[in-house]
Amino acid sequence: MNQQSKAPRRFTLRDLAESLGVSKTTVSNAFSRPDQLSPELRERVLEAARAEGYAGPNPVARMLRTGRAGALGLILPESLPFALDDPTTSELIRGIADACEERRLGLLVVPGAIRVRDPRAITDVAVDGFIAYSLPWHTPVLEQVLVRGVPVVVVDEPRLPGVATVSVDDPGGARLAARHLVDLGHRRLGIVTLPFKPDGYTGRGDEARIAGATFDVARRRLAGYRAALSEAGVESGAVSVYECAHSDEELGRQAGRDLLEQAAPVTAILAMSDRLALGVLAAARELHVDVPGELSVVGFDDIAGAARSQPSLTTIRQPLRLKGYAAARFLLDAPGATPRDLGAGTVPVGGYELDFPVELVTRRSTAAASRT
Amino acid sequence: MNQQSKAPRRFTLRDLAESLGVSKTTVSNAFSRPDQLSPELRERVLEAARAEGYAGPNPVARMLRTGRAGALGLILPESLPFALDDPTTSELIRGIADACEERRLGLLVVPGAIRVRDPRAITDVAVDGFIAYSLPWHTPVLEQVLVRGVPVVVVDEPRLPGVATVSVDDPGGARLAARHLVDLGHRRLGIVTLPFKPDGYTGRGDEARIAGATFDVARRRLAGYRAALSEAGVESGAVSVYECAHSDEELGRQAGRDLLEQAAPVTAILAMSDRLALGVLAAARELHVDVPGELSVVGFDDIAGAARSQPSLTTIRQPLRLKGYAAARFLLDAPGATPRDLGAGTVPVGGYELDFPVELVTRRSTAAASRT
DNA sequence: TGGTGGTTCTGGATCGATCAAGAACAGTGC
DNA sequence: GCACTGTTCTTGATCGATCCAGAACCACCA
Repeated sequence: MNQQSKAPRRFTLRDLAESLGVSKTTVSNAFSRPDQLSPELRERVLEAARAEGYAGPNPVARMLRTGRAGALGLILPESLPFALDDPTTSELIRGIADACEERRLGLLVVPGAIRVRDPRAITDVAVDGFIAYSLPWHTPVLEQVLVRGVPVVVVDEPRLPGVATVSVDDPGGARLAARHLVDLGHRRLGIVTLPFKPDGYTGRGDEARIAGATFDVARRRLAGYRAALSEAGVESGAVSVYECAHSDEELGRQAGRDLLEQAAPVTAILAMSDRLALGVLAAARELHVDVPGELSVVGFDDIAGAARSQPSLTTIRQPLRLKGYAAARFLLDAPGATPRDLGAGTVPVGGYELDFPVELVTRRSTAAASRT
Repeated sequence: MNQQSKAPRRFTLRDLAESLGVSKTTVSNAFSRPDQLSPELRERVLEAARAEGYAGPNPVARMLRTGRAGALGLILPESLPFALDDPTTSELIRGIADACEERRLGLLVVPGAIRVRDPRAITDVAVDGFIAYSLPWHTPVLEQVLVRGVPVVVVDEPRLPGVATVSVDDPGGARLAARHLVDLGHRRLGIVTLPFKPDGYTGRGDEARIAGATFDVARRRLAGYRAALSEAGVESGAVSVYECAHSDEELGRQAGRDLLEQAAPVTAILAMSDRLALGVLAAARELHVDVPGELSVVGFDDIAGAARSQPSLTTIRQPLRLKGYAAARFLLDAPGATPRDLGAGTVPVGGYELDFPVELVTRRSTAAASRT
């Protein structure tokens, strides 16, 4: 048995060239650069390819030579099923997909970045650049990207010096939300936060945790809330903080119950996401607390469900889809360069950070404080 | 100026080997096969790599050599934003993602297969195999995959001889649905269908279109409905068919209005998807037609929203997530082989086709026919 | 002394394409 | 007849790794 190898060696471009008596370059050109050879010869090559069952150049070999992978990598903090459940994340993905389709690029999802420590999740993957979404500081997978030197754009967090970041004005948005409530006369407030650390903790806010926060968004939004409140003269003792491990309705409901059942219940709640706010509304319903009569609630994000809730949710609108689109465009057009207008209207630019503005959307979940 | 090339040539594994005075193989082993060299040398290599800023082997070069891409391709009929809007598709993606995460593989999305004719969408992409979802016959992108000889698993459609297909018992499910209605005494029925062709047509069913259908799912479900109805002696003239270009609530609503406003309105509607059925419920609400009092509605899929609708929807449950999981596992474990048990319970297997069973879920949207 | 076995490391071929430089040839204008 | 410009095609190097076969070395035992 002189069987050299089990697989009989694939039919390659070289084989096709030989069987036709032309050079490899010619065959390559027939597929990839039609203007470099006569139409007749090209047709002859393509015909022979069809006959031999050769379906065109191997993409990996081409990538190696050209250096382009034809795909964008998307690094998600949690698993993909989780991302699909979250309106914020899926809206962001829509924006990224918009840009990818414009450029005819694939989108390669690398999920579970918070959990996965294996660098091979990154090193094994062929992409032209990564978009990293909502990660805490010191995420191994992200650090792997950074050291590998592949172009990256971070969306939202972490804010790293020298790394392009697309985000929104979190502190400003938080200020708007808090300001709205104090303007309505609220003085006993609760804050329901996104996680400060990726350790799964849910419960009363703890100043030590807050000080050691590794999620920038929670940190920045909290800072915004607190700035507005202290400007309005609200003593910080009157503000309870409840931290949720994830942005979902169930944890928001838990937080809402906690804040409403405490000794001196709050008259208004600031939630760092709409999903959390929706959970707070559910808690209020359960406890027969009228919104907005007895309780005002402000969310953050303005997801589709915010306008449809009972009552509809006052919230801070951020351009989620545009954020995704801008991040992808920025990655594709200006790898390593400074941000600039992305054809998406006027965009505030500061160094490597591109923060979209946010706005307060007033709906039915907020009203003037009744009991003082 | 003796500047040979603009880019100063990347620092590669070979450079690291030379600067250390060891062979390339040794460096390669340090990264990829730790048991092939002494721990001391390995540490020395890794340390030098860190010092030089070398972040490990280039994934593309590795792929070329090893032949594995570390990612699965997912071919979607429409754009990704569209897929994310559709509970059926996103549930399928969840299942695929489950399998990918188990195997630590990336998921590369190739969207817009119906529209995109450019074969480069496929040829430019490095994956170990494709999952093609819900495509019509003669989709160029899919044919490109087939001729390229990359492993493929089709989910739902098209059913192609010799190509592994993961799907459900569509005709059986449709029979169950229709049977349920005739058992309840309904004799004047309407059918709201998924598209028969990818040409964007929405409107009354046309036998010519049906005969020339290129979407297998619509064809097979319709066949199932009709089989059950004719068995029950319902004259086909009493059954109006309305075709929708997409599976969404708005088109379902249009279809519902059409069927309810016709001269001899129907007493029951079979919808080929839950989203369409939900649209029919909306139409009934608008027209003040009571469901299930005056109209019974049966959907297909059992998406999450089916149980939550007003009234809750009787439907045919299919294991969407499992279907995605099974397709991915099949692709990974048995490329080119015949299907087999996938660790997901007993699964009916027939040649290259793996059809999961479906079941009727009876809820509040169906009741006995009142007016005869 | 020499044979055997086990580590540890190396050299060179190889994966399948693209690309730069140049050869061959035809056509054009003077 | 010559230089010049294009077009068309080819040669050989290159992208950056992995992998196979074997060299070198050490230890052990007969």
